[in-house]
This record gives sequence, structure tokens and C-alpha cells, in this order.
Amino acid sequence: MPAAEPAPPATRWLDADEQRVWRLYLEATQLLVRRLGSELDESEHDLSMAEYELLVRLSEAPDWSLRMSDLADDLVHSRSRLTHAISRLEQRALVQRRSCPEDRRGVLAVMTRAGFDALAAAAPLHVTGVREHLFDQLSAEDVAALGRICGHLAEHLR
Amino acid sequence: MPAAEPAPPATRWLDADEQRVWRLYLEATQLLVRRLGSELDESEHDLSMAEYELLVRLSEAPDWSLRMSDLADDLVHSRSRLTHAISRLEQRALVQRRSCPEDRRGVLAVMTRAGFDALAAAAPLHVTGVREHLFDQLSAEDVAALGRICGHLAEHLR
DNA sequence: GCATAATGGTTCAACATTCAACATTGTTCC
DNA sequence: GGAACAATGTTGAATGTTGAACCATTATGC
Repeated sequence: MPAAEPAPPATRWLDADEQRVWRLYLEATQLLVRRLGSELDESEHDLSMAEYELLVRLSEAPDWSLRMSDLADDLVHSRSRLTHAISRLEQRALVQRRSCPEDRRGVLAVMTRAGFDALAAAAPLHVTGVREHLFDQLSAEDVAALGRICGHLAEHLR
Repeated sequence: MPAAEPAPPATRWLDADEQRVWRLYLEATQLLVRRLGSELDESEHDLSMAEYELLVRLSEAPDWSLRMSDLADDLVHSRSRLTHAISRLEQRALVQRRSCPEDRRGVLAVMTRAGFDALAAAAPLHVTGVREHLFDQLSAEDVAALGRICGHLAEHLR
């Protein structure tokens, strides 16, 4: 007689409340990024939210430059996605590629002056959106809770 | 003399703490959906997370059927996106289209038995992921807070 | 040293999403 | 009843994303 499969542990289903929270989380997140995205889109600034975030990271880095893979990890993007995104920004002269001195496999993404200007031009609109649609909707306690929660989740998932 | 432009209200920038929360929120969310997506992807179940969510909504609807636009709104997807997604699922016979009796503009998406089976097969894995990566990481208070927070945000954005 | 493995990044093709244009049906209001 | 308008879905093209295969370089083990 063949050995029986070990019984898989019973699934711990979500109760009604957990389902509600999970769906609200997905819905709120989708609505938020869609709203911020369309506000940017309808403006004269020709940046997507992903491009905005990318330029923000570069703007904070020494020499406005970061290794491709660091940037990808920061943004939680695949390597491939970052390659394409940087190529598009490079076409538009908002970013340049430079080879990395220490590691000849490496590539540095360097924001140009034009990149900085584009970021600076879009920043007021975008930040206003984040404030209006996120922080203005929440009490100080809830903002603190959101930080704590996302910190836990990110730490677990990283 | 031409009238001066009214001065735009000064941007209320994010302070360091708000920036931290905002980035953690984006990072945690990306990490979470990426993780859940890849767990589904690596399994034998041939469903993306978006397809899973779509089938879930249908599974809860009377007759396993919903109007296209209701489904799109539920999922916070564009009409076009839903059209394409349903077409792909229809190719795979997991969903069917039927015309809507009351409104001849309308189209009903109806889940098939095969669709239900695919959903049921994938559910234990996916639900286990949501529990493990989300609910198991948070205290009961934080889960409640997350629900409250996302409820506020969604209500404001809807 | 040299073979092997691991890392960094790009490429290509498949796939998914968006946007604008369109066709059809419903609604409003005169 | 008919004209304008709104709502529902679809289409096709452009764009963005993914995952696997790939090349070049660096690290590791013997």
C-alpha cells in the first residue's frame, strides 16, 4: 500500500472582517494611485507617477546618481522594468547613463539638470495631491498607525 | 497694467515623517502584491492576482454574473481593461459573456463552472499568502486601524 | 590560476494596460 | 417624436511590464 500523502494543513480562511479589510486596502490603494496618476497626467508635466518616484530617488542621491540595481530595489521594480524606464527617460534627456568606476558590470543612472527641473515643476502638484488625498483624510494617530503597519509589512517582505 | 496672476497657495510639503509613511506605504504595497502575485505565478494555478480577484467577485454574485461596468467599478479597473481581461478569460472558458436583458447596451460577465473550479483550486494558496504576509504580521489593533484608514481613503476617493 | 558560480544589466518576445475613437442604446427635455 | 446628450462596451494602436535567455564582469573554491 502506497504511503498516504501527508494531509496539507487546513487553510485558514479569512473571516468577514478580514475580507473587508483586505478589499478596502486594495481598493483604497488603487483609487489613490489612479487619482494621483491622473492628476499628474492631466497636468502639463509629462511624468508618470513611477517616473516621478524614480527622479525623486535620484534627486536625493549624491551626485544625483544611483546604481541601477539600487534604484530598482528602492522602487521595488524588476531590473528589466528599470532598464526600460531609464531608457525612456534617457531619450528625453532627463537622465543619463554612466558606467560605474568600481564595478565594470555596473551602470549609474544620473539625473540631468533637465530631469531635476521636470521634477521640481511637477512636485507642487503631486505633493498637494498626496496631502489632500492621503494625509488630510487621516488623523495623526492613523498616520502613525499606517506608518507602523507598513513598516512591519515591508520588513517582513523585504 | 495687466492684472497680476493670483498667487498660487504655497505648497504644503511633506515633513520627514510624512515622507517616510508615504514611501513605506508604497513599498509595502508593491512588495505585498508582488509576493502574492509570484506565489500564484509559480504555482500550477494559471491565474494572475487580478484574474483571481475578478473571479472572486463573480463567485459572490447571484448567478455568478455581473454587469461589466459594475465589475469594473468594484475592481477599480478601466472599462477597457475589463473588456480585455474578460476576453482573455473567455478564451479560456472561465467566463462567458451574455447580453443583459434589461439594458441592451449592457453585457453580463458570467463565470463558468470551469471558472469556479479554477478559483477554488487557487484559493487555498492565495488566502494562505494573504494571511501569512498581511494578517499574521499585524496585531488585531493594527488590522482594525488599517480597515478604518482604508475605509476613509476609499470613501474620499470614490 | 582556473573552473565554476554569482551578480549586474540588457534584450527580446509575450503579455497587459491605457488612451482615443467608435458604435449602440438610453435618457432628457422641448 | 426628435435632437442632443449620457452611458455602456468594444476596438486597435501605442505604451509599459514581465520573465527568460543572454553577455560581461566579478567572486568563490579548489
